[in-house]
Amino acid sequence: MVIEKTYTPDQVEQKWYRLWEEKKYFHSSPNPEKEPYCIVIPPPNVTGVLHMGHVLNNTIQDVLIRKARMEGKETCWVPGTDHASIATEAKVVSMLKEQGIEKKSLSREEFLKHTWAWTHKHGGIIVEQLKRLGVSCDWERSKFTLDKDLSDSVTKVFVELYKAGLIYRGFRMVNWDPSGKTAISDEEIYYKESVSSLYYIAYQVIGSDEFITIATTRPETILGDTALCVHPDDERYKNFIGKQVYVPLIKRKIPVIADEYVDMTFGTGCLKVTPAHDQNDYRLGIKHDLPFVNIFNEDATLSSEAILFTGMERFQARKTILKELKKNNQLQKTEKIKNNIGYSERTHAVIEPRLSLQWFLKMDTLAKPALDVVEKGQIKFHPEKFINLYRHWLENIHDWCISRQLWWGHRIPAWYCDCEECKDLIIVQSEKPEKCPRCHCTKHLRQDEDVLDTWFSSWLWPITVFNGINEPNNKEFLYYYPTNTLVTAPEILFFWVARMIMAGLHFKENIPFKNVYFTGIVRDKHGKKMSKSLGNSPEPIALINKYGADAVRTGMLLCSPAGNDLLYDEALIIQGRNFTNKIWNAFRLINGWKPDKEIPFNHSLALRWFESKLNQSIADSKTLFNDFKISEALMLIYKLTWDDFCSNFLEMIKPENTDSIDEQTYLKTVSYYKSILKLLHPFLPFITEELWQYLRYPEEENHIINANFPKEKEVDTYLLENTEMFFQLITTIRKLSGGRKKEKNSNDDILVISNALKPIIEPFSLYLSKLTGINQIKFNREAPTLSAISFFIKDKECFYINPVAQKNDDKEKENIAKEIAYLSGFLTSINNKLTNENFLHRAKADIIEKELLKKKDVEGKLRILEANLKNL
RNA sequence: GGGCGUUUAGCUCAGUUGGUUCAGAGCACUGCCCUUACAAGGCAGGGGUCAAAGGUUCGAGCCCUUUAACGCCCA
Repeated sequence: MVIEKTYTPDQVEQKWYRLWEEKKYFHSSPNPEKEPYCIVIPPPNVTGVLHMGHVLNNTIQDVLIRKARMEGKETCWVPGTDHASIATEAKVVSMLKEQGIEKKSLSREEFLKHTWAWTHKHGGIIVEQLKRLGVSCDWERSKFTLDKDLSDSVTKVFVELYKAGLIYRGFRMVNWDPSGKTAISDEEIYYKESVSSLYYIAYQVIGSDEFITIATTRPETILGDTALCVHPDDERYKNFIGKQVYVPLIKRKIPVIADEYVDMTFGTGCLKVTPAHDQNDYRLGIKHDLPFVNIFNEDATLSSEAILFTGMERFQARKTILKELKKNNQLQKTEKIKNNIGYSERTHAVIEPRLSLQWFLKMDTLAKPALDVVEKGQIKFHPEKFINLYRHWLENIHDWCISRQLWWGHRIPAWYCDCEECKDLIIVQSEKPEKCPRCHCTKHLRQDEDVLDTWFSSWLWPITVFNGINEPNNKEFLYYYPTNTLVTAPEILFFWVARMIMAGLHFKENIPFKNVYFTGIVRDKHGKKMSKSLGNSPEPIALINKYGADAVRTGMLLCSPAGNDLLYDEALIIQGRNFTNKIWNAFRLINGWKPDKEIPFNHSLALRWFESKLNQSIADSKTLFNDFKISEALMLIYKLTWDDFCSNFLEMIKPENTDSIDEQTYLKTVSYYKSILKLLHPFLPFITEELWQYLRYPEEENHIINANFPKEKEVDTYLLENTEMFFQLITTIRKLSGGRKKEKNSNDDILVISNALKPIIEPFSLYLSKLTGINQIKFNREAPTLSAISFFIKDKECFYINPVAQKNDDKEKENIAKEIAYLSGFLTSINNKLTNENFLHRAKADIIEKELLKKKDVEGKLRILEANLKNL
């Protein structure tokens, strides 16, 4: 069998994924014998495609799941997708438009038919893409937020909350998306700084020739003005408070009011108040009891309440109004200013604050318990710092606007009777009422047109994936809930994580998950957030094709500490690819060896050292995993593999000029390598599975995916320390010999090692010559008579004699002088401490002890160095 | 304007309850090597006044105060 010089992932990955699926290794069912370990996926948009954020997020979940599986837990990762009402509906609307079909021309049923068709066509894409990444989701459990049981749960919960008085209907200023014709949440808006014009417009004071000038960026909204407002302390306007002015063009009479809210330094210090079309003005309107004039239709064309320009589009209306104002001499001047304009994340239309009738969920009673469980540590955030953000939000929470003016989603289970006497009646229940409970008519019943915010189904996700609302005591729910870990982005801390916690506590009196791991946002290397519109996001599948899924996973994880943003660079993936190649070649080396019983065993020391190193790494990685320091855990195992196993251990035991190796060393080496493969499997599932197949014994698990994760065993720390010293010696010699190794003259090189180090270094003699090419090692108390370069291992002086390399006295003098300077400084700092009365009185005894010891060592070293310097 | 967070090597980040002159990792960089596992590699090396100032302490990257820059959230 020929094994390629470099690892080629493509066939390997497809082959193993198919096999894992066939063998149902990802499937889980409740098993009381085993401890459950469950993760629910943050459901991606059903019509979405995989981006780098998904790659990072799902890799982390897969690492946690695969590790838990190998640790023998009943592991269940529930996948699924989200119906994403606004995003999906917007996509379908624009698709229909391309076909020449207007949404308005379709009935609700017809439109939903198109949307389902679209969903079925695109719904599978992201799932298939995730599979390429190697994620081990239990695909049989896949859920969709519009599945019947999930939809029923949403309705049930809505009715329940309404009956409990937590859901109500009311007028609110909402963020209106005129293109989607729906309200959207604050979180669905993005702001862009732009240069706008600030227009100075004069309002005539009634009963005088005087004018008051205001400044606004939105002159079209003057048609909705119901007051002017100034600061009560503003001398310029004091006289006008209580008087009335005319709204330009329409000559509506409005009052001049005073409020401390006004910023005297901005514009003219006089504010026009449009309560129906601005968040701040809305508050002023409520406070001062002003009328609300709604000048916009749903699509942001001017309504009949605007009086002028009815039906005109808002930006056109702005131009027209400015022209009119100019004609009247009421437009005094125009300035450029920078301001932030909000856009809809879904349709990219400019957001219009708008007063509308919406459904709300009261938050205050839900918020308190949700805060408690996090503050008391029942739910742990990783990293912890997000608690502050979470607390701040929950303590300043607003009621949740849960209605959306869309068709795609869960329709609100509320009915109205349109007959004269029942007009104000609201009926909320799961099923359509047969007749009106008040007038008993059947004709006038009409269901609310709106659907619920998508998050109103997502917040139940950890419950509804196990059907925990409809069948509260079913076996699956009781076994898997609460789930263990949620992996998500801090961006959705509020509108998803917090609300899931509220839902869990409210409906189940139990938290939905025990840990929340926040990943960072994937940015490009200049720090810009990746997005399709910027075109700075690589195509993950192309990367997987090019470098392999293992490489992509490793590259993404290596540089993504929890909660920190990740600056993506293809170099990261290349680092991952190089690592897979390193693993591959370590295998090639070992695989080429021929175990031979005739060869005597002499690698006991190397084996014992590596075994300790391995066990220590297992223990350390466990600690890191417990703290959710996943990228650090990967780095630890990366270094164990590359530095300790490949660079040091394999070089120590590698047979020279032959393929034959003693059997005991061979068997141990293979077993260490297999432990490393197991440690690596959660991160690099494919290559480890492939190599496992070459190396596993018949009595071992068929597939590494199910193999036992290595457990920590005894660590010989003394041996680890000694070996560190030995490696330090190796490095020093390599440096001194200028990289000369195993040259023909190497037998002339002599190493003289302090007698004090004999018990430590002597056992390594074999490896010393193997790794440096030096065969002559002497142990001595005194300096050699030949000219020699001296160096220290710990604080013991050793010598290197190399007759070939020119000894450079000047350079050595320089080096010694440097060393002396450093050590003298060190000594001074120690002496400063030891002569400080306060230090002696207040420092702990063991600290003082240490200082004394340091002093002794440094003084000894200095004596030797100074003597050396003299001898040169 | 209010709140939160960040600032450590060229880049991305570790630095646990203050206690070796504590400043560390990976990548990048430099030099030398195509040595029979791997040039997607080996060996070695350089690089930081821990944002600034002050304070607490015998002792501060770590604790406190102020300042600056950047980021996020709310208004």
